[in-house]
Amino acid sequence: MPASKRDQLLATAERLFYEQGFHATGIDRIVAAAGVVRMTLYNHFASKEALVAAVLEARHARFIASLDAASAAAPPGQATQALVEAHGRWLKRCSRQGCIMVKAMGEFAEHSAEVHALAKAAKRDLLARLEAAVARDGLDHHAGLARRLFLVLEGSNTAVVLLGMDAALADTRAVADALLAAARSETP
Amino acid sequence: MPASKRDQLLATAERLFYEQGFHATGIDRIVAAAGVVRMTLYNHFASKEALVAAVLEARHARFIASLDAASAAAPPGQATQALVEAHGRWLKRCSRQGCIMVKAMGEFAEHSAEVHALAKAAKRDLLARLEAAVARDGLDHHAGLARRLFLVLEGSNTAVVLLGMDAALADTRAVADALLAAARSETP
DNA sequence: TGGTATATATAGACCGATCTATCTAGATCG
DNA sequence: CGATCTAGATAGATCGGTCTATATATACCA
Repeated sequence: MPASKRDQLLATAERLFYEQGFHATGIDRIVAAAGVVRMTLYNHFASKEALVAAVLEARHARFIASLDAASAAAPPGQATQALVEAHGRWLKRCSRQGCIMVKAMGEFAEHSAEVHALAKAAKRDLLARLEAAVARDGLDHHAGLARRLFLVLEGSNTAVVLLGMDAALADTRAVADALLAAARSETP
Repeated sequence: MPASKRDQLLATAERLFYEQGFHATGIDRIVAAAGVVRMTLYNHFASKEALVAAVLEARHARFIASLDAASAAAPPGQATQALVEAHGRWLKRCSRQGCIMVKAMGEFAEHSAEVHALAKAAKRDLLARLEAAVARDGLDHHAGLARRLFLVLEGSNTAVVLLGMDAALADTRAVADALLAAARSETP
């Protein structure tokens, strides 16, 4: 069965927004690429801003689901590493040109409080996952470890573009491992 | 003496591009905010794209100058830390809402090869500075250290927005220190 | 000192293209 | 029947960019 028009619009808009930018991508290009007429878009989404929000929400839901699956399947004491690995797989599969939430925050900071808040909330969700994993691994005595890992994962978003996928992922893993090793050796 | 019209335009455009985004900021708003007439802009810059490029070049020159000053003034063996600190001061002074080069790469990846290459070159300049400092500090036996520090500094660009300035800078310093300590302890 | 070239800025009309968004009327299909 | 989609016209605003004509200031030279 073919995807619904709404899903076609979401997928197409996500791709175009991600590759070309939000403001630089017009409604007409989205509907043309989705093989749909303009009114169909406005039938499903109240405005371009609402479409942007829906795109970000759907993408973030997929991202969080893959993180949660990875950390749930992780052996005891390795939830944090599993998150780092899952983040790397996400970059490889869906995010080779930088983080779409970062792009959205840059373009909508003074343009749409809703979109900006949504992107920020997505980042807070990632941080919360790291905090939960660190706690589950018994490392939460080391205050700020989750925040530091978060910083590293954010760095890897950009590093992918500038160092290439493989080098960026290897460096990310190396830095994360160093932080984890230091945290583990502090309170054995 | 007042700044030249060209400098007023550069400063105003930099602020608006950074705060509002590149595509979302129209020529009319820039000239109005700069207190200048439209033709004055096109007298100094061939196009909006050329203005964007000039803004990025000027900003990057200031950034690199402050990095080079810091690393030149650093005591022997501490050039790398000096770079990390200088990067932090730059964030505090000029980059509280994310890195303008990252934003430019996001908006111009498929829109202007010139702007995209310029932003990418700026990042490579930072990486080159880190590599030089690591070598000067006698740590270049540790392959990839500069790249890992680069990844951390990229992370701090985004972390500033999401964790706040002080927490982000403290975390950045902590991660960088951990990497440097590990590198130093490997080959004493 | 007076006069003039040159460069720079102003004011504002103007262009075609594109933008988001709306409306109506007909087609398709469960 | 009712919901969804198509087709296409339309709206008004804004976009980047060009044009002409006028004004101002500085620099050079007689």
